[in-house]
Amino acid sequence: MTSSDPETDAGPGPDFPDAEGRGAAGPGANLPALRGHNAALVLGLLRSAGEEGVSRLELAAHTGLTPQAVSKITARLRAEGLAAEAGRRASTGGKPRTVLRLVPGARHAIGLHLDRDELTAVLADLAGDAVAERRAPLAFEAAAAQVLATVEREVAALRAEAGGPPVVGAGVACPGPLDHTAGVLHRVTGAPQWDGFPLRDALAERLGLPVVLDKDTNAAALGLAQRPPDGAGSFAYLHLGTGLGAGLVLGGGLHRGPRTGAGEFGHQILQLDGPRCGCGQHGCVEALCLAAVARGDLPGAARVLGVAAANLVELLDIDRVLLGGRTVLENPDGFLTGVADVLAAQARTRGRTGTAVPVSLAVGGARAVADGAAQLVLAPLFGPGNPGLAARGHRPGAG
Amino acid sequence: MTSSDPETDAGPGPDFPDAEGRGAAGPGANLPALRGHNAALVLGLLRSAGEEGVSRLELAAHTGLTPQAVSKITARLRAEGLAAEAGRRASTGGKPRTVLRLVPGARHAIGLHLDRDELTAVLADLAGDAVAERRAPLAFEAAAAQVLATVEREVAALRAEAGGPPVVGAGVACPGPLDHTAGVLHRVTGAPQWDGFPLRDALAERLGLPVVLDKDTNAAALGLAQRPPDGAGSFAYLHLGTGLGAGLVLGGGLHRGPRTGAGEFGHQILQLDGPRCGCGQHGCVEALCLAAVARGDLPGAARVLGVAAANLVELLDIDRVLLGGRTVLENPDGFLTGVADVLAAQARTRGRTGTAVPVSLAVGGARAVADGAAQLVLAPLFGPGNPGLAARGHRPGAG
DNA sequence: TGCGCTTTGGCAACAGCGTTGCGAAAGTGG
DNA sequence: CCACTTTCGCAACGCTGTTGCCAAAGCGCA
Repeated sequence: MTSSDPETDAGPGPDFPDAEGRGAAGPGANLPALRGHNAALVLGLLRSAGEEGVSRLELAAHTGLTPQAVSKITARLRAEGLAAEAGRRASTGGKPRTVLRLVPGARHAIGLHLDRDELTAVLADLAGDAVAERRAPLAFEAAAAQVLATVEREVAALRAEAGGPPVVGAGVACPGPLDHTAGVLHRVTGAPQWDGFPLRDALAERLGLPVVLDKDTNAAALGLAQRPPDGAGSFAYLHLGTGLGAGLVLGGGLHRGPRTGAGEFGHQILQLDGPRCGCGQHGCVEALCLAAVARGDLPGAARVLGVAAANLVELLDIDRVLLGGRTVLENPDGFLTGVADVLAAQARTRGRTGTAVPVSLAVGGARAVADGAAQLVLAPLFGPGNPGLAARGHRPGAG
Repeated sequence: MTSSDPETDAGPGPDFPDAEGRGAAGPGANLPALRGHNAALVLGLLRSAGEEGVSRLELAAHTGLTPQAVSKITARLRAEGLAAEAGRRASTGGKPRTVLRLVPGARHAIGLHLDRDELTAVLADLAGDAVAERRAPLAFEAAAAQVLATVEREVAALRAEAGGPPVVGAGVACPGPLDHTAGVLHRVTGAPQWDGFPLRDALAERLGLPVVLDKDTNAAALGLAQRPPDGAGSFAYLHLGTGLGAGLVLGGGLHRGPRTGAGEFGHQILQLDGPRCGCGQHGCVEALCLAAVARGDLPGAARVLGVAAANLVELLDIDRVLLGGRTVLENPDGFLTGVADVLAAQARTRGRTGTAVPVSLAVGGARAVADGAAQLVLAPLFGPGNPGLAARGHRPGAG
């Protein structure tokens, strides 16, 4: 569990299947854990409130805690500089409520997007807004040492540029496949030397920061989850670029799967005995969709994507579908209406006329993945229901 | 929220999108909650240990709590009759460890399976084992009052039969669609009078017990999750009877979706422009699969099911696929090998030779759904990661 | 202007949680 | 028989959110 403890678990007695299988038997909670839980909960509500702020009593009502407890918690948060009083609400007959707000600049987080040919690095504040950004060409196929050096240089430049508040960690988003639990890359197509490379720990050591590693689509989905289009508790982010992938947010949390394999959306088979796909199977969405794009049949491509999205909606009962990626952005309206049409037709066959799952374009543009990567380390600060992983490497709570 | 508190939430200030959208902002935790959390955690480990038992120090190691804390917690559990000492382990040089075991008979739970033509009711102990069972014909299409009366009568007979320990609640499994959050049925095909009926609250009042309502496939999946074939943190239960449905257990928890709509597996489209399905779409798995069965093409049916399962494995990164349902059980080997073949082929195309996701038959037989229904109320007793819903209606902790 | 009323929010005392310190109990091995 | 190891509970402790109480701050009516 801790940094220097292999946890051999070789003691006598039964072997608990849940030791690693599922949520690792959920850690037992003590008072510090309880304190952290509530503090994170309050921080999460402060973030949701944004500029508008929240009063102590509203926090109490939403957390279920006593007003007194909220007072104590917010006092600690203010002492740490994470929250501040900001004006007061109109009175409702008595003393007016004091409005509390998150102080976004109190901490920073680094988001890194390692793409095949480019590195995007952002420094984000607690609200998730980027306060600085850098881009650099990157040869992802090159030697690992060179990539690490580039990252280290850019991060140093970023921190020098914006300086100031403590940095809580760095989130790293890569093309898959990889293992977010171990922080290790797997066989990235076209870059065999990365197979098995412990990127998370290597970067944690070089940066002197806690690091979290995840797939690029997962990071993008996590970033989108922080800016709910209208309150997205469950949604799917479908990314159609040179390939097709997905990030799944279920019940407010990112679903990664035990091997970080979830969201492999491109090779869903949509046409039994369909055309052969590069992956060796037949009738994959990705192959069907990209083939349609290649021959200029955009409505056809959108329809294929829509059917796959409809399958996903049906299977997982999600609230919303978000589209992104280069190919989508070349013709956003075409894809949006095409997918929406399929989902509307699906809703009709289910007797839910007028309540089709909405489709929209993922906001954020080219920086979406890097912004989401920063959320990999920011999200855990804002409480449960907020996904993310306990960052590994160096001391947590750095700074 | 509570029975006598409308909680209008009409105060000034921002409207939190997470108030209901996602995990309801996660409740704030106080000391009783902490105590309950840890007690449930320990109970869960005791259940996992089964007959073999666990020592206090092993519990401490697995929870991360201090041995002293475990001693206090287990002392409380023993005082409540939920746990007991049962022998001791061999010494490793000092005082031998005392083995603790769950006392399964300390509490009971009722599991109800309301099928179209039959009611199955079980009384299960804490280990999930049925101590009593009753079956009765049921006209699910009949008037609600008649169905409720039948349920009440059977439950009373069941409790009279096995008597004894307090009953913690009743889990009710129905064919969908329904809303497990509100405990309300939706338009069940062939039984329009149930649409909008608050079955959970009606039963809670008549039985005088907390009641949890869920779909039959979800209950079955939950039941299977308690008896891990080898430690299933994530799996899909595919039920092929007169229709095709699924129950999804992701990361140890049942994934229901915000509208209890998850697991609608039958109408995944697998063949664009395929044969028309009764649902109005084309190329649904259910239609393809059942058509193959009807014409005696079992390998074909198994292959179709296998492809759909492979899509699911790919999308969600699950550990295991379990098959059940009348149609499968008529030819288990055929379906098992057929599905396994497709998954093996998929694993090969992904370069994971020899590590295909295993397929097996869901155990439990005709009583599986009723057993799982009991788990709807039992699972929450055993800690987080254990899904289930806070039962509504009457006092929780009844008895 | 003055007073009562309502609402907010902090100080102090409190009950209860897991933790720490220490000693009794119960074995093994020389 | 004694030294040693390991298990496990009692007692004191620090820290959590809670409760009781009171000051502060505004509204509204006389």
